[in-house]
Amino acid sequence: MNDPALTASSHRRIRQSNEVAALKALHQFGRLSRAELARKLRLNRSSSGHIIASLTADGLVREAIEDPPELPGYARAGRPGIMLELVPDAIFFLGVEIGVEHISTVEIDLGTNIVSTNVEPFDGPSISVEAAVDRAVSLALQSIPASKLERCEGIGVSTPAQMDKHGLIRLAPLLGWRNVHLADLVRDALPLRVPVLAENDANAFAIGATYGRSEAHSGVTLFLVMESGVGGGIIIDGNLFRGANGLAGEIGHLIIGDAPGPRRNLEQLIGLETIMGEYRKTSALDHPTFGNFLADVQDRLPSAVSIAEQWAKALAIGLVQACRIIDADRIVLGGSVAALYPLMTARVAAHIHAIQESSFPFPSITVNDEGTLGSAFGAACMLHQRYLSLESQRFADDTAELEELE
Amino acid sequence: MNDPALTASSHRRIRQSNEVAALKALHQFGRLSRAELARKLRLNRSSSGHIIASLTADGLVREAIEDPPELPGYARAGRPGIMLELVPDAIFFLGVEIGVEHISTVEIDLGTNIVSTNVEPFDGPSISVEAAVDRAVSLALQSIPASKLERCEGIGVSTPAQMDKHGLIRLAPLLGWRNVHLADLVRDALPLRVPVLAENDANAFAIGATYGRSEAHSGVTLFLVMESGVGGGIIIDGNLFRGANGLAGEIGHLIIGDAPGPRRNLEQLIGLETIMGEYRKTSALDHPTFGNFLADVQDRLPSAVSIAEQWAKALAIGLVQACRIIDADRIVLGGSVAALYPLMTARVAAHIHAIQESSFPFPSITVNDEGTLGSAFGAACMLHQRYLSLESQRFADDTAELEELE
DNA sequence: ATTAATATGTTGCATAAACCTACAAACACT
DNA sequence: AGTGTTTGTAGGTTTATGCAACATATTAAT
Repeated sequence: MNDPALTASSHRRIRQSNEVAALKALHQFGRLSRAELARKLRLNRSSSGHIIASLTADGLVREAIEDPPELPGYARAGRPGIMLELVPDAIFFLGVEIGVEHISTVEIDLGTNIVSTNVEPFDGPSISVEAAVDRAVSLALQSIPASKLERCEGIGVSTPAQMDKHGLIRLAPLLGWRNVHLADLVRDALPLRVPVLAENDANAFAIGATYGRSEAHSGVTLFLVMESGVGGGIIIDGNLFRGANGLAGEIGHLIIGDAPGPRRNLEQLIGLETIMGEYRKTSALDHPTFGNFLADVQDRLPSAVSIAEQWAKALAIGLVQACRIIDADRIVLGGSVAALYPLMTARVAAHIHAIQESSFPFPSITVNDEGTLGSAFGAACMLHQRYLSLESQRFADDTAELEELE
Repeated sequence: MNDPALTASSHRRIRQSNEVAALKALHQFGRLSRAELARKLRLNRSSSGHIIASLTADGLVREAIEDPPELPGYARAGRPGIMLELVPDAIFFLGVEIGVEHISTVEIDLGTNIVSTNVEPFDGPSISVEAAVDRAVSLALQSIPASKLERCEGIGVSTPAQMDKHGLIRLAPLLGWRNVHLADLVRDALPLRVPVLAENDANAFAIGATYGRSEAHSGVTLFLVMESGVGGGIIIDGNLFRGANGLAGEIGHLIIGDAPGPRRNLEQLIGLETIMGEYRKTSALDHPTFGNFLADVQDRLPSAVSIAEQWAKALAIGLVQACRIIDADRIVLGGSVAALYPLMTARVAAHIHAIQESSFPFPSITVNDEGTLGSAFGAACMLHQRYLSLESQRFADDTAELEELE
């Protein structure tokens, strides 16, 4: 691109920008009247009406069927407004996660509601990229009737890989892929022409966990996904921060300690493998599960508690280090290992207090309890977000020769 | 604020946005004709002409006096354009650094050229905030004739402190200040009503070192200022990233190592105090200076080299940790200790290679050689940047009752 | 029950600013 | 001198917003 944030706005772009703002507001607040919308957008009521008329004609917005009184007992004077809402099934988006052990797909509607999901076991390392993409695409499309296909407005793919913002994978160590253009492969495998985005799975998870939630719209949120691997993503004011190479938030590779011997990174200290490796040494069970471990910690079994204590300390160090750099005010833990955190909240807090200088603020830490679909859902949200922006396909009519400006 | 990035664009705002874009382009590229500007801004030539007419009437832009042929020997066909340029002395901005040992002030013009500077010794810890602000303001204004004052369009203040984006200092350990509203104090001490911004000194330094430079306009740059203390700032796509509490990039407080005993942070490993403390133990001189140390390193004096080697290793660890979180593609070292880096480039690179996994990209590391005025200059740049944005005072006419919408 | 007050949605008109087309001007090249 | 090319400007068109007015729907008060 030539000059970021330096391009001017023309006539049509005003309307586009305002339509986008209206859609965003309706998505964020659920239901608004024309007058409320006008206030939120600092527009004239009349302009608001025009914009809504336009969006209604496009089938994206409708007047909500009369609800029972919104908040009984609380009524303002004056003519009540006609509530407007997005038409959920006007369009839909698909999200696909190509994981190491499974492929999941999610279909979301314009209201970011999950419409349907599919999960399929999968042996990533043994399968080529092309085959994986084929299976992912057919799984995503299998429950979509052909008549509905044209209402698809985008598909997002997430996978554990380092990739740039165009979807070119530099390296996917867990899958054995290198230098493949995932987004292009998906585009080619699709029977339709829709926008395709690819993103690192942890980043996608982070988007999915914050997207649409009004709580997370400002501030800095650090998202940590702890499974066998430990990934991370950073959300700044509601937008994903990718860094220069899409590696921002890769907190699993922080170096912890400089004791002699092999250097250890955070992933090797708080990942599922490590916990279970230690736990197996002490458990009486033949094939102990992570659930067994959690139960033992809850029962204050000393051997388990000791493992958890090590985990809490390493986690605390990692979080403090990260906050010194990005100054997050909110940390969200995800992945199956996150279930350990509620049992260790006080210990983690104690470690953080012990480590960091007292003048630094203490970020809030919460656990994300969404299932394993988070990453696929986030990938779908990326396209929802794109649709509700000026890059939306809706506005692509004559800007075809735009990319040759270097 | 109500809804960030959700407010709509009206008619006037388009023009404002385009005027701002034109000013930015002229600042970035120096000289442009109306036609070139139209291409850069993706505007019609005629619109470009209107906008320039507007800006010329405001006295901000003028047609450049005919230069000798730009690039002799290279001429395109067609009528040559009339070059336009910013009128440098149309307005000016002031930057003030309230340091621990000195106060510096800088005056810059619309072209971000330094017009004048002042430096004064100062004993920060012994002086109250109010007195410090008074001295800083009078120093900044002392060389400005009264007739010129009304052309001042903003003052920036930088100081070593944790502060929020409104200029409220939470804590300034080196100066002994706590919970004072620096920006408000400066506003009150001024005999004029202009925008006032306050910022952490390392952040201001980072802005000053990247502002206007077209190289740094995209990507992620980590800026490190190494003096007695070690501060840092992060620039993302040309804009300062403050984090949730203005502490982003405070890399000096990273924890290095987890050896038993007192925990050490990066500042304690690579700061000037530590280097000189170690150096004093081995130097034959009575009062060795940092310059002596550099000379000894250059001469390969084993004791000095050993200190430098420790420094290089700690620096490498700190940089790698930071890059795992923010994925910077460019690192700039500043402050007096940065002079050590050119002597240790290879060692630092070797340590980085040893520490980080090979799949991660290697950021470029450069040294910023600007003098000690960087922080004051950066503070002034913040107001230049603000003037060249939609928050500019130029557009504040009737939006007085805007802040009560909460 | 009637009236006043208030907020909403809609309509017609004014306005602003961008776009398009055309044209004169200024240069390079033949 | 003539042609081709690019620039700056002027006049007219388009589009979307703002403004003011009005009918409408509801609550509160008399």
